[in-house]
Amino acid sequence: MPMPGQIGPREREILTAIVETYISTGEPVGSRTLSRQNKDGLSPATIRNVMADLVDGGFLDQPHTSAGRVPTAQAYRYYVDQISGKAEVSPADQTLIAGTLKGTVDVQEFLQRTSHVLSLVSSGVGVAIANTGQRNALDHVYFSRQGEKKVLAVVVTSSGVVHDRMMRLDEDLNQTDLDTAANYINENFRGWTIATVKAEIVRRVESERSEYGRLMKSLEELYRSGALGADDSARNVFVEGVSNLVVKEEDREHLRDLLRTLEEKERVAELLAAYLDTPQEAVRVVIGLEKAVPEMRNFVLIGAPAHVDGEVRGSLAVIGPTRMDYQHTITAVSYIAQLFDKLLNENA
Amino acid sequence: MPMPGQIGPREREILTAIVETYISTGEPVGSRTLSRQNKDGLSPATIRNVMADLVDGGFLDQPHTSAGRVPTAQAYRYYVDQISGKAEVSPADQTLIAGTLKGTVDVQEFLQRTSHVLSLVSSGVGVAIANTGQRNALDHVYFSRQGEKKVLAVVVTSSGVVHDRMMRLDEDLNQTDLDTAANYINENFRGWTIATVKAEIVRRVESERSEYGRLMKSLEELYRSGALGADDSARNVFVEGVSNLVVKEEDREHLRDLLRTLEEKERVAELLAAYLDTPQEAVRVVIGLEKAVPEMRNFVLIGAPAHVDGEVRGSLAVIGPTRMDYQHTITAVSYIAQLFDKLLNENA
DNA sequence: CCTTGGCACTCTCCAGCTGGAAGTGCCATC
DNA sequence: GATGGCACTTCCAGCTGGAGAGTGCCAAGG
Repeated sequence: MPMPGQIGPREREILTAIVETYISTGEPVGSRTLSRQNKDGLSPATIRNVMADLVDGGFLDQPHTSAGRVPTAQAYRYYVDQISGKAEVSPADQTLIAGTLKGTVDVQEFLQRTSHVLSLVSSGVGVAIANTGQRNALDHVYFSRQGEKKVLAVVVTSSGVVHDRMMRLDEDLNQTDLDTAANYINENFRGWTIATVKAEIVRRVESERSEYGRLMKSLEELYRSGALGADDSARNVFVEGVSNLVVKEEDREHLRDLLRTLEEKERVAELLAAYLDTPQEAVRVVIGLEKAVPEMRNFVLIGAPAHVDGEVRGSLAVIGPTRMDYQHTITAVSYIAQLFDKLLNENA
Repeated sequence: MPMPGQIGPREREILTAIVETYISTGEPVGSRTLSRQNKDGLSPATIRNVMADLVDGGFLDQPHTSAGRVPTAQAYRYYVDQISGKAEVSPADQTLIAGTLKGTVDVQEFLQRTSHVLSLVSSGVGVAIANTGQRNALDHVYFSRQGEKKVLAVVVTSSGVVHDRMMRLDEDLNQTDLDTAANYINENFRGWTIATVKAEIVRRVESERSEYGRLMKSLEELYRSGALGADDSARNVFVEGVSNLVVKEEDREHLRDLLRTLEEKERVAELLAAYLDTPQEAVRVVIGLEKAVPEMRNFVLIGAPAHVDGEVRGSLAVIGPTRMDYQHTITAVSYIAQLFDKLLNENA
């Protein structure tokens, strides 16, 4: 309904006031309350008129005829767009964040601390993930024989992520074989993405079987046992602060589903991928989260991807209730995302 | 109060019935209910007499004068002692557990899957930890130069646990220096505990400074940057199934504290250490958990340590409400503990 | 035309009351 | 020692009425 004056300064001011009041109190906002806190002493009646318009425009809801108004998803969307880019990260947050992340070079540790600090500053759930496997470039590998048919594979990627994996082989290989294989891979494939390396190994094993018998046999064996980039996704997803979800209201059933979902690292990774796998640098605020995860109705995702050479290599986000301090959280996420980007590019 | 007949067969039967009924319903148990389900058709009045005795003995509580009876911690203790060792792990559980853990050789992966499967079979929180650092024996280390003043250290212990750690040095070392240092450590200290290795390095650096200048300098540098056994404890604590704690009853405040505690991996590790650092093999059932962690009143720990050569190297446990299926959980924990022991000793 | 005060109306929330259900303790009896 | 009976206690669900908050609409004023 395109009503005239809907986005006028008066409406914006009132809508903003309603959203902010609702965020801080959690109670439906009435015209009287609003009139009292509003500097330009408008009377409750006037405000009621505006509020009626906003209801028509889809910005407000009424739980029942005689309760105050509650912001809709559309209102939050509008609110967030209004305030975005308005503030700097507070000195207190800056100190906290810098202090927590200082000295971390290891990406996994950075992710863990990031998820922690995100949950602290936002009072929501902090999530940090690194994209693994497919698009990561290989730096080098080690193989180390740990016993009969048992091999430890350590894969280091160019972004500094270390994957280690203990494997059991179908056939035994001695340390010399392993070193030869590792050298071969390191010399031939450094800088390739893991996925390409895997494909190329398969190709070469096929085509050169007769020539390099022993080496190729080792490679095949190692490949088959999953030495390269097995599914480590769960290890690179860090979720902290779920206890922040326990607030009053919200029924138990719902809360349990939510916690269960957050325990499934793969689903969290998917969620972030769905919204943050973009070439843009900006912080994204996703408000209708129930489209992706039904149990997350009334939740919001505030996140940002981190890039290396324009490719998404990781992402971090806060998942919290719609009633959250957007300003504060957005600036914090943005700040940490910059640090993350810097760390990745430094290591690259 | 040493009343005669308190532990007679009649009392035991009734107490057991009360505990089991309470576990399954969660409601205070009344004499009438009990009389109806009890095969030896005792009348409610008789049962009331026995119940009065059990209250005197400290086994039962009454929320208020006219509610049924509720088991005390002492009753659970008695109940658990009665049933312990009575059952085998069910075929269904055995299949589930074996299926989940099959093929894991890597200890971290084993721990993660263990905590997961524990939470599944018990409907509680599954916890699995490996003791790291101090008492772990060194198998070997790698150092790998990742850039200026940046080194990746990989420490493999005799139990198969891999610690990797990216570090920033104060002074740059080239790869040759690093290899020399790694070789030195591997040749001299294989089989020593990490703590001893660290102490010995400090000692040798002090006493032999003049002789091996370059090598010792590298070692000192690596030692100072924390290349060996930095505090990785959080990475070796796996907690899953917290969503199972969200059941009705229990106020939010309490629930939040509980979740928060379980998110602090160090505290979880301490809790397990406090109760499971024993040379015994048996499964332990700890009922008064609020002594160690106040917010865990009404919770129970069912856990077992895993040993290598009589030393505790890890532990696993279920943390759940007092109202849980003890029989089931105890047998499952015991079964998995055996697998864990086997894995550790195989790797040793 | 926008703003404002007034007023009747709606809906929720809470306190207080009530009847019924569940359970107990005790006593007399078998 | 076990049982049936009975009076007593306590909790709980459901109902009720009044207070409070907020609305919609209308008529009057700038």
